[in-house]
Amino acid sequence: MTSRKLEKYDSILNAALKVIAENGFHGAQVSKIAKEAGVADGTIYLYFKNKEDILISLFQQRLGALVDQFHASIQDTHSAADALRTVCHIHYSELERNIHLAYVTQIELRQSNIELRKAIGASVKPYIKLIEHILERGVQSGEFRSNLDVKLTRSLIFGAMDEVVTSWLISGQKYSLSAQVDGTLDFFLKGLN
Amino acid sequence: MTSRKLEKYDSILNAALKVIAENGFHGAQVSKIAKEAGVADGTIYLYFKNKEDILISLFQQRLGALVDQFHASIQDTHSAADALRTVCHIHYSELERNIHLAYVTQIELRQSNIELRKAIGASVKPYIKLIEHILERGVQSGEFRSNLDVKLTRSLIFGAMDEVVTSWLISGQKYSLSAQVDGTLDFFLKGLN
Amino acid sequence: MTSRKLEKYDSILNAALKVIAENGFHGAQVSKIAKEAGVADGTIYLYFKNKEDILISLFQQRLGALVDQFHASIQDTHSAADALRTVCHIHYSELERNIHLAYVTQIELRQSNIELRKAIGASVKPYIKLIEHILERGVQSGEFRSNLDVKLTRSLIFGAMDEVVTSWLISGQKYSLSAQVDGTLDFFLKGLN
Amino acid sequence: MTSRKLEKYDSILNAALKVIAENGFHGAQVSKIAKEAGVADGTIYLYFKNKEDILISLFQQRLGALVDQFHASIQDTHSAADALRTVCHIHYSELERNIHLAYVTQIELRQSNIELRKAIGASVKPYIKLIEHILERGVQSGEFRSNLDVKLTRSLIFGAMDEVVTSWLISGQKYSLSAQVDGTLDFFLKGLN
DNA sequence: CATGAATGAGTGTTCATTCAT
DNA sequence: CATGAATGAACACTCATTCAT
Repeated sequence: MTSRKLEKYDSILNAALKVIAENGFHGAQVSKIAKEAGVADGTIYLYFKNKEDILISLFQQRLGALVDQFHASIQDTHSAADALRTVCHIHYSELERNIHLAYVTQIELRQSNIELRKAIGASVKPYIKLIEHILERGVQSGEFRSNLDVKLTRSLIFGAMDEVVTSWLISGQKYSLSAQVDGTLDFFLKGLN
Repeated sequence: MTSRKLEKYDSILNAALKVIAENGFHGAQVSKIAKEAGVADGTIYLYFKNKEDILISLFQQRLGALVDQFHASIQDTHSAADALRTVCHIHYSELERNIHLAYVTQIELRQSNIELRKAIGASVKPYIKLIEHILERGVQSGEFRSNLDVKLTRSLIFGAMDEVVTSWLISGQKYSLSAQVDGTLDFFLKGLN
Repeated sequence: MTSRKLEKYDSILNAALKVIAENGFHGAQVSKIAKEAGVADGTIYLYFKNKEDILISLFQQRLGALVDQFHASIQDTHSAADALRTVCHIHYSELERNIHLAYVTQIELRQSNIELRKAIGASVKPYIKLIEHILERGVQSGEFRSNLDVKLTRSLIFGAMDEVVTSWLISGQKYSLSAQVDGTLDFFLKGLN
Repeated sequence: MTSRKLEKYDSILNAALKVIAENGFHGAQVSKIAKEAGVADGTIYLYFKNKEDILISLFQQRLGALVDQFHASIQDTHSAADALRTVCHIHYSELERNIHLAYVTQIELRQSNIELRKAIGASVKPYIKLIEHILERGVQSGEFRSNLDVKLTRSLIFGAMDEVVTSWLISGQKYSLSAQVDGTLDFFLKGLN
């Protein structure tokens, strides 16, 4: 893709994000996205196969970027606990920093049809795998207990963080999300005791 | 409501659950629910304000019953940890036992519009409050650490269990969900260490 | 179908015929047909599967009625030549009498897509078969020459009459179509000599 | 037009014929024709006013060539019957030889809109005139009966041959079209007797 | 002359809800 | 109370044509 094409491709994805954030999933018509992007309706279809393709691309691109950031950041970590803290920090702070993205991924895109949700699931999988690797690393290094059920725990950890973000959004962002990293890590590392 | 009315009211909710489970949220037309319930389309509107009202009522009734069961069950518990284990056990085993309900609440109803999701949120709230109370009880009894962020932790715990159920559903129920109670409680009580 | 339903079914077909005749095949939107029939757009779909189904039904019903009329009329004929004359007479006079139907079947419906044309072809087949039967009858009775290629001749006869109707329509109906029966039969029976 | 221009003009018409034959009338987009012709979409519009103009030109050119061939061939004929046989022979054999052209003219181009069909009619007119002249020649020479309705008969003859070709195409060309010349002429000359 | 990216008008179909019976 | 026929708003996508380069 030339830089000209790439530019328009990006502007359509940005427009989609904004329109969904402002109008909700069901209020995000293709014509509205086109208008926001400053192109004609038909132009959308020069860059995306159909409406679903816009949404999948949006999710993949943004979540893919996050996962890349995760991978890069945990390179420098000295321990599995440290890595987990880094992941949680990025997870919370990036979504706090980008409220549109948070709203769209946590709330709006989840009300999509089954096909789109499958594609979204595929985008989330690498992230859950990343958490799993951190857990394995911790078990091998002796940081985490050896009887840890890694498959189960990766779900517990992902679900816990995911719900904290959603809960923060629904509350109307009345408090700092990134300030929850310490409390979250305390829970992950020490449990309730 | 007379018992005659109540009977029909219930049969419509049952029909809704079955139709959504079999056809998905977007394949659950009012006419299909009416047919399954053995009534005319218009009759639905003598018992429910609109389609959303059916879904909200369905969620409230079924989730309300669960929360009642939770409340009853933790009466007999000797400790907060015990109470939490009981809650988790009911949460997992009830949804495992009622796969239709699990599928509809975890997967299908989440693709509904924002209004319905707000109502669903309201139904979930008492459950989250229940978890919060257990946490407070544990802190007060000295079972749980005194610096526990109760508001944050209730989200972490709910989100963790919720994701475990969803993950089990998506996997195709290839393993026992209720067998995950111990591993889940280990994580809640001991964390990763 | 109840008579009430049948009434509306017919009024939609009549509306379709009128709208196509007045606006052409490509100007015959479902909404226009609905308006002409005095029903809502959605009502159309209570009686027909889709737009194509309207057009196929229209063709089948009207052409089927014609073929029925042919069959009934040739019962009383004393010779194959007489039968052929009767068929030609009905063919010309019915389309002359119903200019809308003529226009729609000869001009408009022929610009439809392949699926519709197949269905139309199926409707025309019984008519061509009828012509074939008359030819066979004539050969057997010795009226027509014994070396007649029946399969070929049925096409020649149908095509000849069909073109006469089309030609008359395109000319703007400046002359009487039914007055062409004698000349047509002369040609069929005597050829050019 | 320079020969360079003419070359490209022809290649676009050839491309149009091929694309319509392979994809049908409704599957013959301008962009597909351009691609087949090896030019850019916009280039088409340097040679043709619009899409309709391509199709009309295609029909005129190909049919015009046929009519020229007819005129040339009947010069050498000794009788009207001979001329008619020659016309029928060329009609059938040329379309049998060029199945693409047959398919496009008999099936695909007939599903076009009214404007295009008028233009096509104009292209067919000289052919029908030619048949008319042959009939007049036959009447004057005493070959054909003097009470022949020439205007009517030209339609009968054209329609008959046209239907034979279409019928042969729809059958899947399971038999020889040019072998139908004798049977056709027998019918034209002797009628059914 | 040639390109091809961009345009934007146009339409069949679904389904929650109503209301005359 | 119950029915179910009728309603009508809402929207993704295609493709002939243009025009800046």
